[in-house]
Amino acid sequence: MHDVARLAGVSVGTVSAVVNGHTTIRPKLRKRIDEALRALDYHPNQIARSLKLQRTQTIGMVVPDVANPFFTSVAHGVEMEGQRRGYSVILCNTNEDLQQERRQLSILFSRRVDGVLISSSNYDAAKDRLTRRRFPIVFFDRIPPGYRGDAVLTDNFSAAYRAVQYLIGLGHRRVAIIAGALDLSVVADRMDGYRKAMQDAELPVPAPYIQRGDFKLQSGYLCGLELLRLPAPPTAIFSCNNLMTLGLMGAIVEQKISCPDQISVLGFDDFDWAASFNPRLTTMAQQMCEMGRSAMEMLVERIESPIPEPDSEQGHVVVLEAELRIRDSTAPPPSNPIS
Amino acid sequence: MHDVARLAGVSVGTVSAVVNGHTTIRPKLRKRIDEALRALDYHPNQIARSLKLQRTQTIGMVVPDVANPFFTSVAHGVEMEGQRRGYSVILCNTNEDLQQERRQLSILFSRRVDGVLISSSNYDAAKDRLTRRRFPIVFFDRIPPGYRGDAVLTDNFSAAYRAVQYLIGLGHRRVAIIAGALDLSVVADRMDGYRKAMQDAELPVPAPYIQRGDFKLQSGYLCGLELLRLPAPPTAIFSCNNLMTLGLMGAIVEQKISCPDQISVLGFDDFDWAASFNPRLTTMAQQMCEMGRSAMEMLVERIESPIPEPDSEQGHVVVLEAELRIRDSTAPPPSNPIS
DNA sequence: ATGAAAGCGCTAACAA
DNA sequence: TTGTTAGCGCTTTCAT
Repeated sequence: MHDVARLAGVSVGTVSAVVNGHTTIRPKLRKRIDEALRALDYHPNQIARSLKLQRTQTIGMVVPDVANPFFTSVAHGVEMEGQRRGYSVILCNTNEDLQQERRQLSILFSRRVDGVLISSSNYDAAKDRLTRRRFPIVFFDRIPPGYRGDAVLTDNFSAAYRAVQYLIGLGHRRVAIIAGALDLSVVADRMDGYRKAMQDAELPVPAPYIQRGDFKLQSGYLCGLELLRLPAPPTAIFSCNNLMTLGLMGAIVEQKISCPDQISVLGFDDFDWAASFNPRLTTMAQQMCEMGRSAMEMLVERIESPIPEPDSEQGHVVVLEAELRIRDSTAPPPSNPIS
Repeated sequence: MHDVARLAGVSVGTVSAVVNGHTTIRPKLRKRIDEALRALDYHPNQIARSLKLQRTQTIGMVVPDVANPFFTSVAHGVEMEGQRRGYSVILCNTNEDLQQERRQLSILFSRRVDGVLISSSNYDAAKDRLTRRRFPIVFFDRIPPGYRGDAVLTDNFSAAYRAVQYLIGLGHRRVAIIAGALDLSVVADRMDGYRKAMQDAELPVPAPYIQRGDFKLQSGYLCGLELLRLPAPPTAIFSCNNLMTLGLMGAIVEQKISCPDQISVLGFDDFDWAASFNPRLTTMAQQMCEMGRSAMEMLVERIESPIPEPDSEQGHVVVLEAELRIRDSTAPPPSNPIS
């Protein structure tokens, strides 16, 4: 910038004004400076700018698993909205590990990101460092118990309820669930939805029908095997996340059980290629991209809003509805169920 | 830092020394400062540090499609290695758009990232801004024609050759390919491998057996339909990327054609859930995570290496081998092919 | 309308 | 061994 100023024969202050589009510059000068900018291939140093302005135009996004299509879809939404509003995003993976999460947040904080988007069941790690300072943060998907701030999430209870209700409507009476760790809000809510739907239909829920996975593919496979080998196996399975659904399908193929003829499968989370599966997967689809977009929007609002929100005790919460996508993996129960 | 210094009754220089682990500090002082650090919950301001040091400990990663499992797996590798070495990564999506790519690079440059990892078929956008200044950059996966710098890529020719050879070995004589835009190095190489394998087996390659997709799911579906409707349809299809393979499988299911009984499918790129498919997918698996790790390693080397590489004209190139994972979507051709 | 200069938080060279 | 200080490149207030 110094060089540019010299080349154009003006002061750095003036160059800065031009770069930032201040209108108080004489057109003649402005043109001369523009040329110098061009000539020297000048790129503003955002680091210096950030230091002065105390804003980095960067936000951190912390997710438990970057390779999970759900989170990458959300990230996609975040990225797009961020770009629209002039924010870059630093992606951090915690691998479902609390230590990692703490470290990542600390790093982000040191980098002075303007805000954080996070999916985490643990409030403390974040509360610690971030909320205490009224730091802009919005939780998405997984909301820690007791958290009262900004968040965007799916109505998991309703989604699960409707999913199971659909299964029951098809005629199923033996419906099992593959859930996850109960301390995750998403899991607890989906479980509640499942229980309520079963209860409303006056259907029993034998203990073994409730399987606990860990949201990874392998656990879906294992839980699936468990379920299929039961003396009285379910005729329909509701799987609480995308990866576990995939694992479950693997188990079903391996056991040479026919879906949906012998067993129905309804998965949580849709993905582009759910319709490429054989059978095409019936899913309860979350609005992944929209979740990211909306979370980013909310975060930027928080960052840029001059008024720190009067009703500060209660944050904004956006609740997204999931949508049932009926395809071919669900059907009425077989007249003669397996075993 | 100023406050910390005052609290501990020392100068900022000393605090800086402690924070950076310089060993020339008296233990007593060090302890007092450590306590002050703790008491004030001090987090070093990396922005200021970056400005002073002219290093941000941040790299940019530019990919055509963040939602593609291939790139997210690579990103995962990048993230892990980056963390190990103290680098954060800013993820940028270009959506296969050259304009976008240019913009993203410009932003990254303004943010003074220490280096860039990029998958792009277009050298110019990158060359422009980055290579000209001997800026640390390593290409991965897609390498622009004529590029001579650092890169990590799969041996696509060999991979495709072996894939098609396997199909031929199974007895197939009518093998089709679903490729992509030819200006992509990966596509050209895989195509060459296919042709060579066919040629070596003295098998004909009718023009309609070469389908051109765009690496998106939908195009795999469309190309698949095209192929299946041919008067003399292939008995095996080699699909050049993961998403197109998925689309192809969708077409096959929809047409109620049985795979592998009536048609064999071999896809490029593996993913965790390829084994959950019905049938379990045979794939030519690239080392995605390793590609990311290796690219990051190479980039950090470039960034931190004090000597700017004597043989500067020719960059390092890491070539990864793909591995054939035989599952159930491939089988000998049917005795009575469709139509 | 433009220039001069202070200072954002940090590091490192130099002084003590 | 520790303190002092000059910038890193930018923005912005205050003079002019």
